[in-house]
Order: sequence, then C-alpha cells, then structure tokens
Amino acid sequence: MFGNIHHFFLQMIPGLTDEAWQAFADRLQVKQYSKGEELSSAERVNHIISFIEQGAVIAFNVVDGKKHIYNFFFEREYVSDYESFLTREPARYGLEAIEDTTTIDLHYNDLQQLYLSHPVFERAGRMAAEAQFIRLARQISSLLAEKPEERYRNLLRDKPQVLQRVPQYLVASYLGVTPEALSRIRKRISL
Amino acid sequence: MFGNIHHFFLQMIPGLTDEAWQAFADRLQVKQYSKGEELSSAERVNHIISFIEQGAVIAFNVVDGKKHIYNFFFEREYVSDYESFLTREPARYGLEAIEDTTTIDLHYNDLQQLYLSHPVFERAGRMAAEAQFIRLARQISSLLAEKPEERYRNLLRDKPQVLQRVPQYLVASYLGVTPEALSRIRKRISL
DNA sequence: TTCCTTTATTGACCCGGATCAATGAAATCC
DNA sequence: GGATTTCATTGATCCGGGTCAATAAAGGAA
Repeated sequence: MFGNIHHFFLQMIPGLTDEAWQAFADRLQVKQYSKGEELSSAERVNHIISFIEQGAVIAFNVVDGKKHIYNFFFEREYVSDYESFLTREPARYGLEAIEDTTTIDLHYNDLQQLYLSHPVFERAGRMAAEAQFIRLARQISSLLAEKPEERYRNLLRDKPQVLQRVPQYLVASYLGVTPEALSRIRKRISL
Repeated sequence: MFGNIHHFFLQMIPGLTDEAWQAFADRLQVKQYSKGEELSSAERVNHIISFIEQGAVIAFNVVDGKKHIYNFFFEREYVSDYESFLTREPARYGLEAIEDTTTIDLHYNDLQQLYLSHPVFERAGRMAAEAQFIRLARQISSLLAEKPEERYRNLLRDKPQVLQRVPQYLVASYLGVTPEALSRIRKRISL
C-alpha cells in the first residue's frame, strides 16, 4: 500500500523514520475520479492535498464565463489549490480530472497535526512549497518574456507529453491564447 | 537593533524564544544600497535573503536586451532571487534598488544552520515559501485572465503606492506591456 | 540656474491574436 | 454502428499592443 508515494517521500525526506512514515500513511486516503469529475471546486476552501497515483488533472478558474487553465498535473505530482489550502480562504481555482485519476489524499488538519508530532514534515512542507514556488516563477517568466508562439515551442521541447494527453484547447488556455490562435501557431510552425 | 525585523518575526513565529531569536539576530547583516545599485545579479547564485528595512527594490531579468520586471518590493518585505537561493543554481533575475535602500541580510549557510539548530525556523521558512507562492499564483492569475488595461486598473486599486514610487516604464514591464502601451492605457482611462 | 540625461507622451504603421462564424474531424454515447 | 456532442481547423474582420521615430516633460548634475 502506498508504495509509490512511500518511495517518493523517502527520496524527499532523508531523515524519514519508519514511525513517522507510518503516522503519515495512517492518515492517507485513496480516491478515484472519473474523467471530467472535479476534485475540488473554486469558491470553496480546499482542505485536501492530493498526490496523483495515476491520471491527469487541470487547475482552472472561470472568469467572465471563460475557463482559464493554470496548470496540468500528472502521476507523482502533488495537486491542490495550494493557495486555498494554505490560507483557508475560498479557492481561486478548481481541480478537474481530465483522465480517470487515482489520488492519495491528505487532509489539512492531519497535516497540521503531523507538523506538530513529527517536525520532519515541516521540512517536507517547506520543500514542497519551495518547489511550487519555483514552478510558478518559471511560469511567470514565460508569460512575461515570451510570446505565445515561443511558449508553445518551449512546451513542445520541455513537456511533449502534455501535448499528447491534454486537449489542445486546454493547452491554448494554459499558454494564454485562444484555441484558434494555437491552431494557427501550429500551422505556422509545421510549414 | 533589528527592532523592525524582530517585531516582524515575533508576529510570524508564535513559538519564537529569545534564545532562538538571538541565534538568528547574530547572523544578520545590515547593508546599504544607493539608488541604481544591484543587490544581486542574474547568472550568479544568490546566497542572500534580504529583509527590506527601508527602500524599494525591483526583481528583473534581461532577455534579448529587454529588461523584464517581475516584481517590486518595499519596506518590511523579503527580497531574494528566491529560486536561486533555494536551488543553488544561477539566478534567473537580478535585484536592483530603485531608491536608496537598507536591507538586513541572512546568508544561505546561516539559514541552513538555523534550520538544524532551531527547528522553529523550519516553520518560518515554510511560511515564507508559502507566502511567496501565493503572491506568484495571483500574479499568474492576473497574467492569464486579465488584459493589460485590467491589470493596470487592479494595480491602481490594490497598490496605488507602486505608481507613486516606481517609474512608469518599469510598471509597464511588470504589467507585460511596453511603456508606450501603458501611456496609452492611462490616457484611455483618464478620458 | 542651465545643461543633459532619463522618462513620458504622441503619431504612424504593422502584425499577431481576438472574435464571430462555418466547416471538418474525432471522440463519446446510445 | 450511426447519431450527437466535443474539439480542431480555417476564413474574415477588427483591434490592442508592438515597433520605430519624434517630441515634450521631468529629474539630476554641475
């Protein structure tokens, strides 16, 4: 049970004892989502942080009826409206499975108790926040310094699997353009 | 000495003992920068995290000869190329004082020692990373969902002091447009 | 103060992406 | 399998922002 995530945490936390791991594992819950189902909704506080065992998830929000995609998440990644999870305020975006997805979930309250009972998790929490931070810093850099076409080229280069698994109109939103624009960018490049 | 930052940390870390604070304060260094001076450069590893006692700092990088502004920082905020600070890789952006600035600095190695000797700082480090994360999440949301004009209106609403203290061409870059475009946006709005 | 550099504004023109609309292709559902 | 919804492509038009260039305004240095 939880072999995947156990391995993941052992790599991430050098000082993780069996006892601490067990305390952690005791609080985990497995969940199943079908394609199209929401893991969590915008406007509601997100109490869960999920580790994706299998599948794919998008983070999105809806402004003026338009769905904006912030990110894609796949196997062996965390997913959460991390901001809502941290601030206890209503989430700014929702999470939706775009494939059938299995997650391993940890509840906010359980995490707080773990922080207290096993400070080794403070380090893991800090490193997770830091990793998220780095990801966002790069995304901002891309949005400020690159044109949509460059962003697409770089996505092709860095994460080609995204293009295989994610519908194009969602990729377009992630890149900050309309589906029509992305279609034309692809045409332009292929010529 | 360090009254400002002491107060700041007492608020942030409920369990901060005098002894832990002293260990922390012993490692702090005050630095002075003149307007236009760089606190740290892109392409080099950033070993310092700074608390701004007084002044204003921009985070920027240069792509194809163009300077892109990622953020502004003012009194009682941390500033660092946090990504470089965390990853120990060359920084993606530099930091420059846009006013005469006083910072209180902490070196990376000192912080790591503090993490080991006083685990209470793990919590502070985690919360700092989380706060940074939240800031970036909002910035991405703004870049994806809002047009430049909306971003300017929101900046006016949320941080009017930025417009007072930061030259307009830097604000333009932060918003992701050229100085000319921002000038026209301002004209459009004022009509 | 005056000079000189930096910053802000305005004009003209261009271009990539937005929008609206129609058609094709593909995935999904009985 | 065929029917229907979803997704991708293409066309036409529009517009905001980019770019290049000139000028004006503001700030600093001496």
